[in-house]
Amino acid sequence: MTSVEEPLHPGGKLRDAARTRAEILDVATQEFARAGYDGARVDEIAARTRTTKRMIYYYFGGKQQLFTAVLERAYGVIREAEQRLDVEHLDPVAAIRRLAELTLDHHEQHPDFIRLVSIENIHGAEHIAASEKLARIGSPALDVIRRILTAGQESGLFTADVDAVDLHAVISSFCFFRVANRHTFGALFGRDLADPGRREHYRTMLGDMVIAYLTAERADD
Amino acid sequence: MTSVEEPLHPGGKLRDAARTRAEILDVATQEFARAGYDGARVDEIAARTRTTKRMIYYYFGGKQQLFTAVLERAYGVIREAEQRLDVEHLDPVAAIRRLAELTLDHHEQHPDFIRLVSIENIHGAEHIAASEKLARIGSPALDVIRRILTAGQESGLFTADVDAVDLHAVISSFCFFRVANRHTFGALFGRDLADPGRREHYRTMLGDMVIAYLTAERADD
DNA sequence: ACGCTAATGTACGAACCAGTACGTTAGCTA
DNA sequence: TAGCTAACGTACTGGTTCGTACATTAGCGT
Repeated sequence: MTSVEEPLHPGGKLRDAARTRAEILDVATQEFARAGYDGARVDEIAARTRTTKRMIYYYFGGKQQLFTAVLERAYGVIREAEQRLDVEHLDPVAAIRRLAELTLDHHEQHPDFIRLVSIENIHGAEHIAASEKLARIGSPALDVIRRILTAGQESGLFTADVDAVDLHAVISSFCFFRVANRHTFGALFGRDLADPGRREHYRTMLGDMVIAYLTAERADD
Repeated sequence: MTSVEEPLHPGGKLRDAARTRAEILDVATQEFARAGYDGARVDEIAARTRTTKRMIYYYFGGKQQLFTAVLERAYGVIREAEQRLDVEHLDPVAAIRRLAELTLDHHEQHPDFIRLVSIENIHGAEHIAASEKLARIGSPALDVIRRILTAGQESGLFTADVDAVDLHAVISSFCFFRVANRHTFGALFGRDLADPGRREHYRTMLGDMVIAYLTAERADD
């Protein structure tokens, strides 16, 4: 992410802590996403940087902390995007549909983030647990969902008494699966879920489903 | 899976190719699921077996082929379970709901399989691609969905014109996410999606959602 | 302009780990 | 029961990989 090829020495500076640090994070993100935590090579990260391995240890301390830093930044990017969500001016139905669509688009555009989350889960979320930063940050998207849901339920538009966290899980799960399991699903069922040509199809499908669920007539009560 | 502690020498035999092979697969499944492909240690697998590392290479050829064999068996178990699906005697609505519930239960009961699939996706499904066995096997669940869907659509019960593969993806995605992302989701949102105590809740929720989608009144056409 | 420190580079070590060379034996078969 | 082969064990190696000791310099502050 944000891996813009900067001029070699912005401002004529040969040494720039911030730039070096950021460059390491960029390359490390790609390498960890490419090969997993244990598959990633610190030497490889260093080689693809304009600095050396020494600097990775200088700035981050070790491979574990580097991965934690990568996760922190990746989650930061997502949270930032979520804060730019602007759907609450819409009616609840349109707002939820829009949110689902934006989530789908966002996941498709950030496959590295999806991979990092998969990897972190393989390791029991131990890096998240080790990070004060990540333990603290909430989820703006969750707040948005909470407000839309309340509005929809109070107005009687939404009949389902879902909870915001669960709805978030439902929307995320499909968007996540589509990108995370793209390869096995494609190999086994011959359909590339994450093909951009199918994006519109799945945007509609996910929106339809979530709305159908939220607005369905209740069988009882 | 099926890691029953057999007597040391069934039938008094000291050497038993089938048993040794199966034991290696059992332990390898756990080890790969525990640590990922690169994190898994061949020595560790050997140590937790009643045989030695030499045998792993004797029977499987190498780490890559061992992982492929582990995947093949894991998918085999799933397919076998899918073949035991018996829901087509139900009406389409009940059949789909049942299928969703069984998928949810099954995923919860096989976290190792979920982890293996996550790991295989990190590696671009290269082991599936390398396996003739896996390239050949279809999905009984998909056939079941196809038939139920056709019945439901022809009878007019199902209004959505979903395709079986997409519906399978939708159902799988939630069941998969619930187990695969249990740790990060739990750490970030404080809710353990895969807690058995919440199983009933999510069974109902998933069923409600899929049925709501399939039976919703169409806005147009 | 001078010195001090943050920033950087080089070269190396020690542990680890996949894979193998070589030797041995159980147990089926004739 | 003899012998043959599939099954098994030990001990080792060569390369890899995380991490660091040591040496160096850019560039800011005064």
